[in-house]
Amino acid sequence: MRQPAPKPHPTQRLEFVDDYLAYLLARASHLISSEFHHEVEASGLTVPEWRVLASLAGGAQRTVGELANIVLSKQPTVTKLIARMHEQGWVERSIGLTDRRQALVALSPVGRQRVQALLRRARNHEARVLGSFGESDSIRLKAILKKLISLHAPVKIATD
Amino acid sequence: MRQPAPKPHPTQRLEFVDDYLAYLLARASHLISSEFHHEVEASGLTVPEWRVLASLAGGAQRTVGELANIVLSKQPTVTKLIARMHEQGWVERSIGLTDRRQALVALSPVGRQRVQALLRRARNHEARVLGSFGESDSIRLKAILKKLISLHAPVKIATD
DNA sequence: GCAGTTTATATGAATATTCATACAATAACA
DNA sequence: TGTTATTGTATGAATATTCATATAAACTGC
Repeated sequence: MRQPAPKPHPTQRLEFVDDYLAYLLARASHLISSEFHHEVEASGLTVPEWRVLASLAGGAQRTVGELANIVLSKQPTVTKLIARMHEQGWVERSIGLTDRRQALVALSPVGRQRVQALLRRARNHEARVLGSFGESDSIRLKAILKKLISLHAPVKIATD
Repeated sequence: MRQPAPKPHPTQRLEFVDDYLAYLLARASHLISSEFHHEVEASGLTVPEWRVLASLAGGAQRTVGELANIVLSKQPTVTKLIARMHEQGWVERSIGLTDRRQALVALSPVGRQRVQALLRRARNHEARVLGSFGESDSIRLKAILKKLISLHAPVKIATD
């Protein structure tokens, strides 16, 4: 150790990442999510668990593959996650009616109850975030994100 | 297995997550990033490695803690990541001048060279994404994200 | 119906991340 | 100064994620 030292780093330099869309999205996502994740953990759930419960809260059954896509993880990760959640009694599993390979997942009554309070908290948190943000920017942001998502949604190829 | 089946799930239901800001951000971030991550992996880097290199590409030295904040991971993760990258010869380490606990990290010549091509590819990818998106929405999106980030940037408390 | 192919999930081994904590250096202040 | 508290990084154990692959069910074209 002990280099000539590339440069006595300026406190504020304009870095590539500071204007790079992928990074701005990642950072914004991380900031907003991790604020709420304190509440998730306080309620005794992990973040992936919360995501699964939230995505099932509408009452739908979903396959493991669909859930993997929704919670932005790989299928083996979700298989194991669901196994843990099933042990906890938060979700119920059944076999696909038309395709018996599919593992259908749905909320259990316990899971439904568990997610209710968090959904309210999530809505409150979102309201706080957007509130300090102005209505027009709020609406714009969501609209633009939805547009971005639909433009880049994998048609059916999706590796992930 | 074999439940009464909560409901024959509708193909398209309006789920909570479909309009939830934190999720829209996470999904957009994931979509855009993972498109580019194919190029990152093709160049023999992992995603966290790419993030570190990109954040050092401006020439600055950064402490492990700063890097952890930038690449959105925990400090022990980054300590180990930097150790691997140092073994590869992509980064150089030195000891903080004013605070000898700090581990300062900077690009090595090899690392600098390695990141150049990817930076170009990243800019191209971003241009493609934003190109198909319209100029005004592009500008708006970045501006709004920056505003969101600065509004929620941890003052100094940051757990993560 | 039956080989060959594709698709959905599960599983074990390899890898990465994280938590808890240790250690070292600095800061605060009596 | 000499404590005591705080901060930055490292490290080992526990945990989670991922890759590669196995298995089983469903399709495809004869």
